[in-house]
Amino acid sequence: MNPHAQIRRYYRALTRAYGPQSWWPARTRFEVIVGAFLTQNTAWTNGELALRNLRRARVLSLEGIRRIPQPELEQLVRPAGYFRQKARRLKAFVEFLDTAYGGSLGRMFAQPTVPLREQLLQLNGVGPETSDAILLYGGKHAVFVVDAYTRRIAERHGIAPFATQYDDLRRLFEDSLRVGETSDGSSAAIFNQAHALIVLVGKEHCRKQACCRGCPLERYLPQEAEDCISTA
DNA sequence: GTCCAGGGCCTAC
DNA sequence: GTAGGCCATGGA
Repeated sequence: MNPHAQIRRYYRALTRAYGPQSWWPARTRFEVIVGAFLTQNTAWTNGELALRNLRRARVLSLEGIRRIPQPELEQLVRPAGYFRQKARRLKAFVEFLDTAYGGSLGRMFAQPTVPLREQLLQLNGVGPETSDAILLYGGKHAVFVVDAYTRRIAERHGIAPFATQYDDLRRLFEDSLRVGETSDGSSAAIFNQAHALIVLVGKEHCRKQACCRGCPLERYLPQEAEDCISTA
């Protein structure tokens, strides 16, 4: 099946089954950004422990990260793993925001998507997934986030070949799910929903040992089961 | 004790 | 351009 059509069918089926997700579990745009750094290659629960530490210490804000000494920041984010790197990256992001946008997330997110994405990718510790999570979930920019679950599901269900480049996978999902020509926010809402569903299904059914047989994608689209690749 | 998790950087070839 | 080592914690 045409991968674009396959993605759209999975999207419709999962949305029918699970409803709207209205996602990224964070209270503010800045929390989204901090969360994007803290959860890098780390179990989400560990990232949450670190976020809780920051909140409890009342430094889960732009001003908070700006003023806290790095060694103290390191201790607070320790549960998230790679704590020295992550503390340094949070400091570097705030410094970037202050320098380039006068400390204003509003001003930063008001930039056009493509140049802003390029700018974020220049920052230490911001690779494609982190930049796209910041853009989509923090700034409602119409960018699809390709994470480990997205890749795993795309590969195992025959949507894309193994080892497809990040940006190729991203464009595949964007082109499949985009609505209209302009980025008026409606595409962003769909990308948000689609990625949230992928994580929902991925967490439950697409871990290392799990095969996609019996996973919701196949349960709700039984005719697709023939194409299911049952090995990781 | 071992394996793994919603990356990214750096170096070598 | 890509393969491999490195960064680190907490839960299963």
